[in-house]
Amino acid sequence: MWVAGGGEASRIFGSTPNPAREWGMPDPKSVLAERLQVGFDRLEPGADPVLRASDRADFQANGALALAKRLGRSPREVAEAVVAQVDVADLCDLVEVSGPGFINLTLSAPFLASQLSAMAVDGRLGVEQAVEPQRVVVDYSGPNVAKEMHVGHLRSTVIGDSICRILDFVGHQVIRENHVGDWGTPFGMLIEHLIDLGEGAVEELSVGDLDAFYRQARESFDTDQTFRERSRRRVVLLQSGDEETLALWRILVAESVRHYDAVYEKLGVLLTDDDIVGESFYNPMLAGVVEDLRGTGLLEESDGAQCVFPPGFENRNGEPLPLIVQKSDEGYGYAATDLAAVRDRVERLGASRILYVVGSPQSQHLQMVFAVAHMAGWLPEGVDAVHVAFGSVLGPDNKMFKSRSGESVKLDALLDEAVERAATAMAERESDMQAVDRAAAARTLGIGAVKYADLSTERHRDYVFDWDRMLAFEGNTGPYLQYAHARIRSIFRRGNVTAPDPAVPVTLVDPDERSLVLQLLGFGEAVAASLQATSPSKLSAYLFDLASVFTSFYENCPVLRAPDDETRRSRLVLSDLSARVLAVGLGLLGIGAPERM
RNA sequence: GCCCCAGUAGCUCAGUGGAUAGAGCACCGGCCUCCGGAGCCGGGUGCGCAGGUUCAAGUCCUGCCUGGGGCGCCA
Repeated sequence: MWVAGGGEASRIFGSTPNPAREWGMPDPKSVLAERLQVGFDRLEPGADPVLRASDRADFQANGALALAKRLGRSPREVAEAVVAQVDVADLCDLVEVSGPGFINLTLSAPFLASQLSAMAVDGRLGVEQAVEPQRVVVDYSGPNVAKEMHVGHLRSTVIGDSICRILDFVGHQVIRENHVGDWGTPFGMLIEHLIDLGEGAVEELSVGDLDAFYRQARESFDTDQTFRERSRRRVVLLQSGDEETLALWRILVAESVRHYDAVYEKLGVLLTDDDIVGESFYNPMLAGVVEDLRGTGLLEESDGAQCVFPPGFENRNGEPLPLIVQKSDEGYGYAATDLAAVRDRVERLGASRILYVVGSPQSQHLQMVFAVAHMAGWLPEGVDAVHVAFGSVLGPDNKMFKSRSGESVKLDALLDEAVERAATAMAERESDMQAVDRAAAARTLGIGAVKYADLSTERHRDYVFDWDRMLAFEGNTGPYLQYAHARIRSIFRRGNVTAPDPAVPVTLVDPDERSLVLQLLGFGEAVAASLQATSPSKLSAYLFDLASVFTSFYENCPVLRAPDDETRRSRLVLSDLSARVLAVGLGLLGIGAPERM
């Protein structure tokens, strides 16, 4: 299959007229918006056409209603005036003022066909590059050393991964940061426990039961006073950079990282060791954070702790709420680390945007960190710090998802179960696939199902984890989209045809062909909307719609047995493009699209 | 007590201030000798409550109700 960037496309297809050049980007909505803007500008410069998808036509412009009020004219009159000023004869079959003053626009088949060709020829499938690429730091996943990743890490990891992929695709420079919990008071107890276990402990750790190790350390800490005292001293040694202690600490970190890597690989996310910028990284900067805050006069002592009181935050008694940067025992809290991280990301990394893909419970903490960073001048105007918050994963009982024994569900085991269940579901139907291919497809399906269930729900909401629903082959699920993709691919395989030259003109006669084209052309807008809202669920919804629209098309418009060659080629182009959009779109969600399943 | 998030169909969820609020699942009824039936077409109920802003409110504002979460030295 031919794939290339837009530049190469115009070189290769330079001999044929390139419609994209004539009308700008493939997305018909932006072309229309540009034209309408001219008409609105005549009546009031800068007036918003308020162009929306419509159920009465392809698009409707609602801007006349708002404008009428300001101009003191009737809405219909304004709409008529706009229509009179606008030339869309080359784009639309029908432009009519309707109801109180809506402008309904129905696109012409030649325009749609032409835009579709431009999209099909474009390696980016009509998705626009960012006009001003930004350097974006994305903080996500954030597991803890010496603890296994559990279902609580799922959303951050999966949503963050998708956001990174979308940002990158649109042309931003993405810096992934995995803010792992690799520092702090628990390490005294963990290191002492490691010492107690002796040499064999490393063996035991590498077997993978990190949680048991943590639990044992915790138990000693809670029940053994000597151990507790040793742990306290060990923390001091760690903080002061004692080499022997650091060596033990590194063992814990290394084993934990091996564990993350295994989970990330299973999950199929972009994170690697290179993306780990743990809390320990900021340790050397913490004293400077406190000093500089003191220098700006923001620091206040309260109950022995060094605090900043950002305005607008109160505790339960209506008193100012502190962000504690240095505790009364002179240790640094996570607020200090978070402030150091903001500073580092702005000053060293040159971020113009920092996304925190972190659960909503930390909302207030992050707002306070942002506020203090602003006050200290570490978060200057022009740099956005955004909390990309998400809700919790709930179990079938609508409460926090826990295993039967009440523990958090281990991510590794959960992913294995997903693959097993996918394999079982696949086994229930016939397949001529080889066992190895089936196993690979089961992995893609199972993991994709888990990720899609997470990504397709609006991220602020809690969502209910339900195996049967997420693995269903019907409805808004990962497997359904993967199936839609595989079925399209099978057209080419069974028909023994290759995808036609994307420049082959399409003919739009059947309403289902038209609907499909309109849907395909909305891909760029869907990606943009997803990015705008930092919400992969928008893209998920688009892909589900696409799969549904394609299914209707496929039902009513024979492809391989089309009535004539021209129609056949045209429908092959539509099918191929649909599959490409599904594959690329799923790819942006971090989900694979198997050729067959 | 204060703050944040959520509340839309029986269930799970969409819904960028615009016309008659949509999908999927489940349920019922049709269709198709079907290029992968994991299909297509049809069938009906709903914006937590009460005010307000607006030409127009599921969407914005205020109050209340319900659920979840957070609220000084854990991260």
